[in-house]
Amino acid sequence: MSIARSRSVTISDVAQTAGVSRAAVSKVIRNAYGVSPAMRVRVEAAIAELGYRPSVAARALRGSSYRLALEIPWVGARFMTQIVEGAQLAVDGTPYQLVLAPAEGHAYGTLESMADGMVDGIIAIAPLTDPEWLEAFAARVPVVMIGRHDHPRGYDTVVGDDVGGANAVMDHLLGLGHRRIVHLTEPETVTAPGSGTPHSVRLQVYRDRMATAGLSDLVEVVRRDDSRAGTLAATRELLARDDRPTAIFAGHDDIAMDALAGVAAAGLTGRVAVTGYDDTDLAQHPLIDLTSVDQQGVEMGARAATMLLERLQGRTEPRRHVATATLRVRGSSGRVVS
Amino acid sequence: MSIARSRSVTISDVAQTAGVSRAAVSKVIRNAYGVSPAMRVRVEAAIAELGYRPSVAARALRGSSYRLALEIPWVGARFMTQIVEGAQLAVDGTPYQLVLAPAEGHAYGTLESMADGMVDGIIAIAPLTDPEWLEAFAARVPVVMIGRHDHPRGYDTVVGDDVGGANAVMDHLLGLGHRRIVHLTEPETVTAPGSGTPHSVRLQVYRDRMATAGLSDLVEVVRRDDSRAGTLAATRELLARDDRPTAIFAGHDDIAMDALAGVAAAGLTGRVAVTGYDDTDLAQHPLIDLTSVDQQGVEMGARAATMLLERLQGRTEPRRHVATATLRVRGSSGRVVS
DNA sequence: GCCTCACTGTAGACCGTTCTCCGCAGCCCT
DNA sequence: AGGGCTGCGGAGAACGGTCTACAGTGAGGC
Repeated sequence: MSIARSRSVTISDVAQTAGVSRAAVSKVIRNAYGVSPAMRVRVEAAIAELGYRPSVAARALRGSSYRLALEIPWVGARFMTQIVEGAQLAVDGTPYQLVLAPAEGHAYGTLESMADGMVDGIIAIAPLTDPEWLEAFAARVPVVMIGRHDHPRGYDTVVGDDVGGANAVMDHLLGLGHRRIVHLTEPETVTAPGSGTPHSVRLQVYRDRMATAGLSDLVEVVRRDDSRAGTLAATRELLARDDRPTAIFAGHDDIAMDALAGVAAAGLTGRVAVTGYDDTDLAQHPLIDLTSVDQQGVEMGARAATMLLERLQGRTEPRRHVATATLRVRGSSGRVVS
Repeated sequence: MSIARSRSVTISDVAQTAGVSRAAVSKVIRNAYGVSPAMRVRVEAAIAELGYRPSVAARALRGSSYRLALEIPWVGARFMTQIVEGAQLAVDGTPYQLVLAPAEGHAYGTLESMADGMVDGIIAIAPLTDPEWLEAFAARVPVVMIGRHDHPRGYDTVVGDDVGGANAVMDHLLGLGHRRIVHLTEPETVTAPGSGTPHSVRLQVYRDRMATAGLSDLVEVVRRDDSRAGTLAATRELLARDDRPTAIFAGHDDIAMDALAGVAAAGLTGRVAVTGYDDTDLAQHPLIDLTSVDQQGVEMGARAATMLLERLQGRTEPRRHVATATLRVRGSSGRVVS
């Protein structure tokens, strides 16, 4: 038995087997113009016989890699599942392959790394990225950003209707008679006013609605800790007070899970309303039964991918898709304030 | 203002700016032998000045891409979060970048696609892949498989102690006095006897333990449906029977979530014991409080990545890591059978 | 019978790296 | 002084595709 290194089969091997030029083989696999039926048959037979697969690296060097990157801040975030599912759906049936790029810490490194010739385009969820930097980046590689409220020139955006969604939450809670409503959200960096992140918008709506309801002095914003323990502690402390909140408006479902854990730890399950955002599969689970805002994550992912594909077709003017937000009322907020 | 296409800066530009050859620049960025301190300084200055970044495609064509792929069956699976986190940890600090490849349907296409020159090595979670095919595949690109009980020649494996874990679950449930224990698991394809998948092993242990406990005629295996609704219906039907099970041993935590939903829908919450597997973050949530088996997912991911890095260093003999399995008893199974 | 033209297929440059030689100094050793 | 050796840097061939130009060929128009 030969220890022969299994050197992979190249386009030259196929060309030789089929008795044609490399260029001809290239044309066939790219479905390019100028191929006779007879040649196509012969080349395809040779490809099948040899089990030839084009090298992505070689392709990418001159043409395209047929890979799209989807950069995600953290794989564990439930919302990501929806985005990924949608993007995958949109990419299915095209020659493109979706790869996920988890960003460790800041997204810049990951984004640049992806752009270094490995992918033809990038979908990114990176709320904290500097707009100027992004514009420059998007000049180099096609980009679609998810969850940004800015109006860029060089890339597309897909974003939820955070104003509508947050208002729906506040409508709901205020309508139930809640006054001590606390907003549990991401750390300050993610919610800086005017930063255009979804969470900054939701926070602003919270403040506004509290103000117009005459509840300005009851406004309370609690930041989520990166550690679950920290968030839990903050929540417990909050709930230990005499004037404890009767409702918690959480920035998204994962945060809401922490809130629910805190409420449970304080022995107050069912006595403090909790709402989430994103309507993840967890929210629908009977043991969680979380009121949440459905912003069509799957649709968002699909739209983002579709937009990116359009850009790869040549479109350059920026486009923007705003997903509708719909409140899904469930048990976690269902009890009217006693 | 120039509409100049921002052609990215190449190694030639750097070489020209620094007044050296391309080969010299290449040596510097690869930290290769044969570089004087003086030249290094000049080259690095030029790199910084021009903002040069090596093209991954060009690198991959000749050398390596410095990318590792982690193929995952479904992004939504909670267990994946642990694996990814661990792998990322192990890769941090190395020149390698981790990319995630979601497999749509069968893994073969995704794996081949990744191997087509885009990555230097592959970590895969693909229980259903044919061993022979895998051996051939692994001859082409370094591979580490997660969750396979076979003993391959050409690739490494990281697997949990499914025998120990499943036995711990059965010990626990039998010890609590349960007799009508049903096993809720994946579809048959994933649990075929002798297939070596974790779920086939857990199933076998379940059967064996039921048999040795003299409960052979109470053995009941329910298959999970891909659709949540289907699983829910099956569970409800199960629980509607007169001789309904008093305990459900679920194949993993996501399945256990379905089981809990079914139990809740039947109005039996707290009266049917449910156990999961993987000890995901959900299991630890107070509202779920799921007894589960901790098989150190993070450690498994890290070990897989480390093994792959070793292979890239030149190791060829196959290695195998078996993660210990520890039962974490929580409320979902805590009540002794009445 | 000649010119044009559409259709096929090929030759060969090119993409941006890596990597294997190879040359050139300068130094030490005999 | 001649002959290695060592340390540094460069030339140039890969790598496996894509793509632009161009050559050949037969048909159709005049």
